[in-house]
Amino acid sequence: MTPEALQVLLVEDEPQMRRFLRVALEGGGYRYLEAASGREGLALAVQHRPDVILLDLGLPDMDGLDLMTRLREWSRTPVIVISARGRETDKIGALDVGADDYLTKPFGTGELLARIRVALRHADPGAVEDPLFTLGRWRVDLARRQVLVAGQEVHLTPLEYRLFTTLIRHAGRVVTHRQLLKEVWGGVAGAQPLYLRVYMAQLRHKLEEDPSRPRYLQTEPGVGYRLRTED
Amino acid sequence: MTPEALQVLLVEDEPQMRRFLRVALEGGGYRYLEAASGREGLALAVQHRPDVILLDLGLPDMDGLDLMTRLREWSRTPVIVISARGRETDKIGALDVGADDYLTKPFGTGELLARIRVALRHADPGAVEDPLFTLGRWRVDLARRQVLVAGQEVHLTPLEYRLFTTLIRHAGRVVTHRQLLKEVWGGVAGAQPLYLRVYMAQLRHKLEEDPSRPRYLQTEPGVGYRLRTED
DNA sequence: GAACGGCGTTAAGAAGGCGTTAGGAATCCA
DNA sequence: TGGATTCCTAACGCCTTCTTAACGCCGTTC
Repeated sequence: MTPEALQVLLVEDEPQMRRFLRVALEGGGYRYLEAASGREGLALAVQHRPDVILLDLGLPDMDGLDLMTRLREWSRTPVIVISARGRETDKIGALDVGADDYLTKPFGTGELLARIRVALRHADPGAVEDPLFTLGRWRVDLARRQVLVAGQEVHLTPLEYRLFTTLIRHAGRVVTHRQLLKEVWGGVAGAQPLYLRVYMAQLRHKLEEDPSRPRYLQTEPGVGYRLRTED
Repeated sequence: MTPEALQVLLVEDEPQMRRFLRVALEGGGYRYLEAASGREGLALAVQHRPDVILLDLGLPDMDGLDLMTRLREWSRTPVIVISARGRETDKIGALDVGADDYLTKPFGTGELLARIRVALRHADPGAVEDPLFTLGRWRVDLARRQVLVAGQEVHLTPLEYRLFTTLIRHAGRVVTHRQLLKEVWGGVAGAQPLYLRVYMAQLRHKLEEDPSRPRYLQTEPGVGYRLRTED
């Protein structure tokens, strides 16, 4: 196996399925990497940056869709879902949170390999996988969930981090109160604009040089907030 | 249906299937284009440059794989194959000559639409630039909710912004007092023409070079206001 | 030439949105 | 089970924004 061989990460808890796929993938000329749980899968994705990810939705420790969402926060690596669930809503849900294909068990190895080739074809050739967002003295490593301000690591709570990355994802444009509440608090009933005020204040204190005169985390009165990018 | 709606080309010889898919696609908000033969399909693809192509492999006049090959000589438009043939070799063949996905009949419309969304997502990873409205030294990015005058960002309050964008939307044409009040103040009782005078003055101060002699934000006495476009 | 109506301008009060702080509840981890 | 972290909630004061009124300018009309 040459070191240039493309690498496939398989996230699957059933040992039998892992064995089967390992043979198929190595037979197809790919380097092979496996994880038996969602947590391990995410870690390996961060560590090895595989070229394709095969993901079983029925994992023991976390929901497959959550894993997709977490992954898509920083990576556009093609994901092919392989699942025993053939219900249409499962497929739609997975595809809409960022999966690139959905294969229902059982399937043939030939088709799997062909769909992997399609996924590789789609992978943005020019785009160097760069999960780094930088702005002023800030450096955010989306893959490691690490935020540095002037080289110093700053700890953000889960909600602070989600609010921050939501603004990053829409950098430069206004994000409305409604949209922020939906994306950060997940459409939970009772999410109030008051939350945003509190958490924006906390973010400013942790990230801005002069929290009372924010340079990047800007308020758009009556509308929402915006992460200002300099141009 | 807005003229910006994405367009789907369906190449399918069975009338019954065409009817079914037409309903599904138009229900999904796409513009719809159909061809009953491979020859016609290629011609329409050249002519209309659809955003996605749905291709049935079982065509009367030419083999679906040949069509794929011919198409890929000049176009990378995403192609989703829909076929009654579920044999693995068919799938592999289609995917390897350039198809982006392969759906076996019968399938649900929800899944089809989800796979179309995936195909569209793949189509342009190169970020699309925001549509800009420019006029003189003004540059308005509606998506970012940002207004630049001579390169300098200018802050507008919610009402100012709504008034301004309403005029932009009808650029060049007169917008009556009544219409402006309705679109900006939302039909709230008590909205007076006085409001317009106040807010037009504020807009002129923020945007015009000589607010007392406005170049673009013009008054149409007794009727309304107009955003003058030059030419 | 004086009265009138439409418009622009300015300013001030009112209303609502926003930032800030802190304390208690809930959750997580050891 | 205990401690620490994180989240929710309320209270308060400030600041932006909206509304409203007053006044001056200009052109038209009688």
